[in-house]
Amino acid sequence: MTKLLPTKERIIDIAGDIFGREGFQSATIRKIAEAADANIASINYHFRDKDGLYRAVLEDIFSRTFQKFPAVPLPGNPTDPEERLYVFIHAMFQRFLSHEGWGGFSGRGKLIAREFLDPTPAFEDVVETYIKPQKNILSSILSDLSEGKMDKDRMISCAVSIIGQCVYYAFAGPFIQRIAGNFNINEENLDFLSDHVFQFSLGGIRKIINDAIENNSLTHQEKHS
Amino acid sequence: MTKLLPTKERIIDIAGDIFGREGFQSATIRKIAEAADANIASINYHFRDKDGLYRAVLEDIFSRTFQKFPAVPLPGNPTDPEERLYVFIHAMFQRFLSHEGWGGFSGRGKLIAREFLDPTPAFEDVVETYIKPQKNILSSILSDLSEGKMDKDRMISCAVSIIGQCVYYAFAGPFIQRIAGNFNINEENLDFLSDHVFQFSLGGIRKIINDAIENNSLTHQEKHS
DNA sequence: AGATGAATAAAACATTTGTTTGAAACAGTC
DNA sequence: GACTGTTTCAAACAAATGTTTTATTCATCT
Repeated sequence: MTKLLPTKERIIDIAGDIFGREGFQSATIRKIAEAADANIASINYHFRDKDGLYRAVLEDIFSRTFQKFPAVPLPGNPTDPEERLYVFIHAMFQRFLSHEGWGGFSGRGKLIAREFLDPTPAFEDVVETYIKPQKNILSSILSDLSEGKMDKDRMISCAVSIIGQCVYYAFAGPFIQRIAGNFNINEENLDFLSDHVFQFSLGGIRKIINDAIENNSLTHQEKHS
Repeated sequence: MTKLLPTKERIIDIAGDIFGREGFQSATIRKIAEAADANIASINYHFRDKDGLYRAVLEDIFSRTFQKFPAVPLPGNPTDPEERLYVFIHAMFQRFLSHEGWGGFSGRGKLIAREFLDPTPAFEDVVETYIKPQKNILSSILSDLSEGKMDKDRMISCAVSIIGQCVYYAFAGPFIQRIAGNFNINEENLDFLSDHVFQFSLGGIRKIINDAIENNSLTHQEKHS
């Protein structure tokens, strides 16, 4: 058997798959070593221990994907807030679904989904470096869109609503398919999904803004009581 | 030490907590047995094996919560589709966040989140019994709202957008707090969250319908190219 | 060619963990 | 009060899994 990559990189590569599919606990270093065609001890040699390997995998996943689909807007990107919102959503789906990104749920995506549930110490660093900048970008877009007509809580709520859609589409793919029959969520309809989430969110944001203008304190029940 | 419940129920109760917090693998039967003040062997005695215990816990969680917050609309519930949408969303948040439901992310909610990632055979039954009816209810609401002006794919997309928001709010609670500072997601602001998701989604749905009417085939890029 | 340090290999080690066993305690019945 | 079936308990068992050890191979430089 030919080994195209040096052992260390081969291990990181395979480990990403296996950690993703099976989770940290179930992914034994023996499985990883065998799949990477490497010796068990070489994992400890290169990464100190299983935790060290996982840390390396996580860092690798984020650094590569955010290099490919950067968080910082490129020069020449649109300045119109609506356009920027579309670009933001589209980039998010690219990272989640595209082959060059996390390859959807069945690939690395699952590993990241797990980090949402049980963040490891390694994920803390990732949040600071890669995810928090995203939050600032979205905040500025929403701020421009609302022109000061939304309070902070509503703005956060809208941000969560937008992110929530993307994340759910990306992570609950197999589940959605199980419930909704032939509704495919993968790289091929990345554009359709981006477009839907964009239009849906735009409608939602506008409604929240309008409601805030005409009546910014009453809840649904109060209005109908 | 006094034991308020018989051993079997005490084990199910505690096991829900521990499975939720630590996941199936990390939740050892020794931890569970100790926390439930029961012998290790009694778990195997009552539930055959660890899988059997997990199955019992899952069934218990869903049956109790859906009995408390049923999926089937009660007689006397509103017939107006917008009102029905609000009720649907509110019930979902109740199940997710309320103490009598899954108690939010830190409680049983996490266990269910895990099932989205790695469905166990036991979850298949739960999907059929408890979750699929939900899908039919939401479908009928969206169908009434759109009055035949949305195709099937758009309707599913809207459904996913709505569910996605609720699920993300419920499951990513700690994560959101980490990113967005003091934005609390728990039982106390259940009404605020329901109201936001309702308004946001209503705006989104209306926009999707309008777009579908005036131009039901072009994507965002095509429209702007 | 020889020396040096990095990388790999096979085996052994120490723990953890799900499960089983056989005896003891308990509850209800005749 | 003896009998029977159920439940609990402590201990043992067997398999798995992360880690370490020791030896060997490989590459690089002098």
